[in-house]
Amino acid sequence: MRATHHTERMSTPRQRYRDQVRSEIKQIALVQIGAGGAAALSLNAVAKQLGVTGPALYKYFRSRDDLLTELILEAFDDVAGAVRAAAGGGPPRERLHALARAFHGWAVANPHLFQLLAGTPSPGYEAPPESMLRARSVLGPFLPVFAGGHCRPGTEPLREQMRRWVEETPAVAEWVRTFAPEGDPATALAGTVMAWAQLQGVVSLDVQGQFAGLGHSGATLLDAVIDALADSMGL
Amino acid sequence: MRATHHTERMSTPRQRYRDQVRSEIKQIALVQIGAGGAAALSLNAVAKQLGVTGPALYKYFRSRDDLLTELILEAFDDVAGAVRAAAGGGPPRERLHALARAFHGWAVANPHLFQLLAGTPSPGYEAPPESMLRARSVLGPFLPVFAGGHCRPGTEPLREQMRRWVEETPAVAEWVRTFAPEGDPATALAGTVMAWAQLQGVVSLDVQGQFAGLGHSGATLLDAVIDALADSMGL
DNA sequence: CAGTATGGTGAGTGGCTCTCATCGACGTCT
DNA sequence: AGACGTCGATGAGAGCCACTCACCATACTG
Repeated sequence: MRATHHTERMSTPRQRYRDQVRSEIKQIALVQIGAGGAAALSLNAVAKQLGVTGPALYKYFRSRDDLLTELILEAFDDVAGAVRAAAGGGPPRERLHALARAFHGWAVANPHLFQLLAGTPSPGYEAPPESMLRARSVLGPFLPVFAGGHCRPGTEPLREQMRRWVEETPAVAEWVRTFAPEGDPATALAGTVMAWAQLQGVVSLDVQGQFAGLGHSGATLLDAVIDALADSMGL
Repeated sequence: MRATHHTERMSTPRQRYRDQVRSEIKQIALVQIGAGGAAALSLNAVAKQLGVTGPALYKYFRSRDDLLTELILEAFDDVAGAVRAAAGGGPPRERLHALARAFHGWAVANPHLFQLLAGTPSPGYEAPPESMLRARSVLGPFLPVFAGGHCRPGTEPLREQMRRWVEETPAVAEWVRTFAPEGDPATALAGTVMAWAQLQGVVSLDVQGQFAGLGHSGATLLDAVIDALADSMGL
């Protein structure tokens, strides 16, 4: 039963204290993740740093995975904001580069957060369905950039697949309509998904320091790859 | 049940027994990783399944990370073999597609192994320098495909960066010369690195089931992306 | 056949997530 | 103002984990 169901006040002192502690926990957890990755997040360590014992945290988060999930959703919002802030006017090619650089920049600034979004953090971890929605809001600004493009022959099968996807999934149609009301939805989706894969690839390699010797510049590779995509989509 | 009657080689029975047990451990570990990812690998569980107690494994592997490292190196060899087997003749575009599909196919067949190579398995894990050599042998077959291509203007900065890399790092020059003795090394490297990023991106998304709704066909996306790259490199 | 290197064990350390009963303190309601 | 009840915090503990160490028995080796 709900405790105080006749007083649905937004912020009782208890509630505000609770929110405060929850946010402090998340903040400390973010520092830990930033230092050693998601696997290094220890509730005991967070509790110690917060000045309480371990079990106390379970009053605020049902489990370690719960905390992780909340951080992941916040990270999605964070990167979505960074990408949205880079969405502007101008020629499509420049807009695409700006979006891509925004994503890449966010990822190299928060490498462990990126890995949180990209990789499977825990063995039995299951991403909540919400995360897919958040991912869509990250990719949304890419849609209008490609809405005016066209697919080369080699991209036609992908476009066809996107066409079927948007037909069979109303939520996807809605999503595309929100960000790119004009142009061909299938083309916009094809370009966006390709861009998504490119970003994922370049940023993964960059963040994991895989080309530590290549003159350490993932930005150059990103520009090259995105430029090739822009060519391919006729932007 | 072991037949140690006859010693044919210079390996003593002890040594052969040791190798046998080591290989059994690795095999069980691979099954566990295949079931739950690298984080789910438990030496205790491996020991139990092998019929011994936990500490016994430390006679064969110095630590969990040591075992993991050895599995990673073997996985590199595995995927390198798969890619090498797909290297054939014909037009460069078809050869590129064949290589890319081989890599993608290996990854979707061994998703957890791919994540072992791509992601950072443990918090404090440091990849041994050998892994970079193995990665090069995976990417080697891509080099000759791009050796005959040329870079578009948008790829020139990347090519310039590759040129400097190959100049400053003799091992890289040697690597390129081995796989692509003809053509411009910088161009070959630029194309290969771009292909590497593309593969990493598409396969990451595919393996993690990120587009479970897109008609679940990472192959279509892969083809589209690789085709765009082939266009961009003039194959 | 004696010596010894090697593999295996049990006990133990310190860490982790997470549960549970209990205690105390604080906000809430009468 | 006082009593109530909820919530936060605790210590103890279960059940994992990786890893160390002293010790023992076996089986290869000279």
